[in-house]
Amino acid sequence: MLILRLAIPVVLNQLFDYLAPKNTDPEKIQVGLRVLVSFNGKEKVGLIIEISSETKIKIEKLKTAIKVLDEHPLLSSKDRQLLHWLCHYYHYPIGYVFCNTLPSLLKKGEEAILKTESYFSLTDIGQAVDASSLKGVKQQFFIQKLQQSEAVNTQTLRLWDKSWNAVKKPLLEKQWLKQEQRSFAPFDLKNNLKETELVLNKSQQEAVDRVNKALGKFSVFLLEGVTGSGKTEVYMQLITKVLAQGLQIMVLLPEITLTPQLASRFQQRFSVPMVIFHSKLSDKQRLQSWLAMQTGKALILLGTRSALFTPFKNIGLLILDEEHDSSFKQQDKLRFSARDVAVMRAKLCAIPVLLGSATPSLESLANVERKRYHKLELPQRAGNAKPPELLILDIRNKRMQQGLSVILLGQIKKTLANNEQVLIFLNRRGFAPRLMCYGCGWVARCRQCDANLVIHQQQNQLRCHHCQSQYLLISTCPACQKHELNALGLGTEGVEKLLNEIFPDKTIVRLDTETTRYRGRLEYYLTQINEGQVDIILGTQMLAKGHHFPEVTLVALLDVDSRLFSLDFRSPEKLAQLIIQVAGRAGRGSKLGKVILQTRQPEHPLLVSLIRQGYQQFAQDALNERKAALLPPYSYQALLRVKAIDETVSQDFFKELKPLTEKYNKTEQILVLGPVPAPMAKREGLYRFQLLFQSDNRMRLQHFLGQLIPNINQLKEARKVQWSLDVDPIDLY
DNA sequence: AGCACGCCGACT
DNA sequence: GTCGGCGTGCTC
Repeated sequence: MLILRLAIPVVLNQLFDYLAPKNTDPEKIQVGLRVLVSFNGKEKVGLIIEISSETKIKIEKLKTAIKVLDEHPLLSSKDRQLLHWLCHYYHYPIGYVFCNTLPSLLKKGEEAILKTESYFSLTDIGQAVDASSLKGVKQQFFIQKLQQSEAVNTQTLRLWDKSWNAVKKPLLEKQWLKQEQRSFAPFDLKNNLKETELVLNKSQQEAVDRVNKALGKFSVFLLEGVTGSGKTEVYMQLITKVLAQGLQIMVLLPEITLTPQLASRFQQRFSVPMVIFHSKLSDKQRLQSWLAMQTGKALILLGTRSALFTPFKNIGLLILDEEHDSSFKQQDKLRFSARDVAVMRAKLCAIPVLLGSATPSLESLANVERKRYHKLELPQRAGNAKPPELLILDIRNKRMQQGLSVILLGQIKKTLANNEQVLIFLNRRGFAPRLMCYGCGWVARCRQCDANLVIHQQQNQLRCHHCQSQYLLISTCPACQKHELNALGLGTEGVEKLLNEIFPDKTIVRLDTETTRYRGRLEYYLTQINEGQVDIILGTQMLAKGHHFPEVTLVALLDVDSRLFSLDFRSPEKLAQLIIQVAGRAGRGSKLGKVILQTRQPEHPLLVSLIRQGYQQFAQDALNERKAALLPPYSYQALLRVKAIDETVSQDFFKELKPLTEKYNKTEQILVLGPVPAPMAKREGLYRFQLLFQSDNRMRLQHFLGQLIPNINQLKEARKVQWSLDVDPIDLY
């Protein structure tokens, strides 16, 4: 009896046994193949995880699989090991982990075939033809061009000359030309560079040498390079070394918007096939990228965290840039940390992994301290760029113009007068974050969430930033009917309006999710900025993420105060990273940069230590505090989040859960905190609670979770709530 | 999670 | 009399 043990995408954390389809050659059955089955009355695609000759399932319950969908396994044993580890570590159903990390078309049962196209090259006869003796002008042209190149696809040939289709036929008939099907243009591995490498400075060279020496075995490197220190050049020189060995490379970035920039730099440098993988690609494109890596046809993969599970034929190096960035943590479904999974993947594949950042996460720094990671430092900016000067601007009792102090405006004017660019950072979208009635104190609130509505003046709307709610912008107070509604606080839209009034002859670009929502907008603005057509760049978060603005010499952060008093223990770390990252956008060219932090807390220890002593010292102090308070990375956490239509449903669930946690926590000594309402208790109409588990011993926490989590769905009350587990949560929201 | 089965209230 | 509400059980 040939039993296939399948992962099927359902919430149940178990495998399902099926009989192999009738007349199946046992030789053709392998772990890692997809199988079409009927499951609970519906057709589903499952993945073979085990093959066996016996089963514990009653024979009459056993169904026969409909058909095997693949000839070759989709996943190698190392890929499968990684996914098994994910199931265990994140306590997530095996069927979801195995099936939902596949491209969606494969999950739906689509064929796993890498597309090819026609490539043309000359035969030996064609190579020997004396082109100048040919009468046909077009034939002569194509023969000459082809004699100097490798196989070329139709697109390129048409680009050379539109007449290609007419010329193709006679050349094929004369057997001067041959046609073959390929996925990518041929390339020469020994000479994979198109562009010369830059000369590295001493620390860059040392970084390259150390990682290079470690190729072929597992090790983790933390590349701490100040903004503008030339981390990318280090990556590229290492990629060259790995390519020379014929191995593949995966490069992960936190944001989709950063991929085009790096992709074009890589394309200019390398002549090998490269693919991109992120969630904005079409299903078909994603499948093709996935297959190109899986089959080994492409050598470089550039992507976001969703690219992490792409299988490789032969991987040699994993690079994760901006490793501190919280976008590497998936915040729904399988809540994995791409950084941690990348390290595990490198370990399983016995390759080095390179984590890069100007502002490393405290987790990674703690791992350096524990000697698990090796630190490589790039303390200087590349070329002759100087580090920017950071200044605290005390705005207590200072004259302000809608959130911008007069002193800051003076600095902006001065910079613009020198024909230099200004960058203004404000981490809040919209016109103003609050609409308040001066008559009665009423504030516009969201009906679905515990949050104020944000004024979006251009759209004449009030919007909630935590759900999809939109309301018409009103002018009469609904509580007292007076016309005393006022916009309070600052948003990017409001600052843009103000700047337009103050600097009517200057070009101002606002970069936030609103202005860059449409495809290509961000790229368009970035080009304008880098061509010097923009005077003031104003924006949110996205300014802090790796984009280069070489002409910017003044950076202003308008409001950091709201983040200084957050209850989340990670808040200081996040704020420090943000400040340093935004500051790093200034003075990347030859001119000196200046960074101004507007604050009413000029003596706040975080700001003072960050500015006087820099990120490294700040991080060391922050680590010491975490250690003293026994917080991560010196303890390990898991957060059980629960949401339900009302509070009592959640409370009933926790009541039923309590004896279960106590039962499994008799020996583990896990600290159980809560349940408490989530920081924003009501969101999208649901009431949210959370229960925190913490331990100074990761194994014990894992052991506890391993016993508790599989039993939760057996609770009666579990059906009425939506619950999820977040292992190593990065925010307690 | 889905999906079907099954048992009680308001409707043509 | 039935349509459909969502409580409960099952998925090889």
